[in-house]
Amino acid sequence: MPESSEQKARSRARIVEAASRLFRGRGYRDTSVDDLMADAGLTRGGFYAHFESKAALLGAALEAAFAESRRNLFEGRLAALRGDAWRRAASERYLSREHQRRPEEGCAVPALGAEVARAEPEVRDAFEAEVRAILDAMSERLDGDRARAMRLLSTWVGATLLSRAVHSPRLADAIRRAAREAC
Amino acid sequence: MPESSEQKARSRARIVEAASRLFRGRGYRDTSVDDLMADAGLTRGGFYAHFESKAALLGAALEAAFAESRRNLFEGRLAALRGDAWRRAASERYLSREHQRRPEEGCAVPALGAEVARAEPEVRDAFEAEVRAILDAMSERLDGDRARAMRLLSTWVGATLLSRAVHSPRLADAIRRAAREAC
DNA sequence: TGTACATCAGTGAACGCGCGTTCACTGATGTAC
DNA sequence: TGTACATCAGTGAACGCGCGTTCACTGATGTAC
Repeated sequence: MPESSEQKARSRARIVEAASRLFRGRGYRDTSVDDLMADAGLTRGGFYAHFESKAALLGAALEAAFAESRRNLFEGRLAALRGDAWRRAASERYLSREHQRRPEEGCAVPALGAEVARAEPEVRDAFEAEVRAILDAMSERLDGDRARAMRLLSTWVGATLLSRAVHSPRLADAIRRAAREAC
Repeated sequence: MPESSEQKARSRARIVEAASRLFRGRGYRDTSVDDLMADAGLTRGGFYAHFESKAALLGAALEAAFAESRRNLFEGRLAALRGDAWRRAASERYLSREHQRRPEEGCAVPALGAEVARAEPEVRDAFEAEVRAILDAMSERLDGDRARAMRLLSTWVGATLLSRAVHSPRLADAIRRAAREAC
């Protein structure tokens, strides 16, 4: 493989990373191709050598975002935990003030769920595959209780969305704290 | 008050209703002033006799949407219920397939939360006031347990967002069903 | 009762702007001989 | 080792389009006398 091709692959990866961050932070619709390319250190025209359209990038950006979330929830200090110990530690991390305040580095569901729900089937398929992967990993940590995993993820997502949309930091804290007691 | 003014008030109400429906159904950003006004049976130019800007309409649209939600959760068949009986009946309604499939008539939080989180302070204040009102009413039904109300609303919101974004109706059903067991 | 004028909600053409996308081009690198 | 040509990632001007907003106008209704 010639070096030029490796360079192109690196550019592509930078575009996907930029999209993953900017879409989560500002929304898909409110992020322009210009914004993305500038963030990746490129100019707008080059975008279409990598992706067919802006919409085609959304799936790849979602995959990158979910991969980050899986690392946060199942690796590092949380890797060895199981059952309720994992649930407590993971809840603390997902429902941290840090996660509330930095959507651009956080879970794609509260940040992009509503836009994904209105997207074409291919995007929703990509999103679904990632949600299934998260639910698989969660229920594996929760003694195979898949319904519990769904309930836990739902509570995390809703609390994060609410805490971000509300204006008062006190109310946001209270919502996240209450959600941390989800069983 | 002359009749012309009453007519203007009726037009304004129609614009707010249209916005409340269309914003929830298609998103704030993906609904144009033209769309809104056409839906209200008017033409675009007239909009600015009623609202200073498109952004100024979002707060009013949110209030209308939350009023609808409060009617759905606390009036009619649910008016007399308290404690766990209310929780079960309200969960069944919020987590119905109907609510999943009709965001334009549903709760504003899963539909517009992410866009509100990025909106100006005035919009977030309006949103917060409505969330507080819902939480007040919920905890009143739940023996004053405000943390439980926050947890329950979070689970409802997250499950609805997930079920709408995912492609498979089977997975969507499973998520809503699991969330119905939230305590 | 009729006429002239004022009011005002709504119309629709027009504005400037930013968007997604296209395309002729550049310039660095790789290949042939 | 040097020269000519091919390749190809990225550039940036340009495109058509839809958006939020403005504004001169219309036409129905209300008021004065």
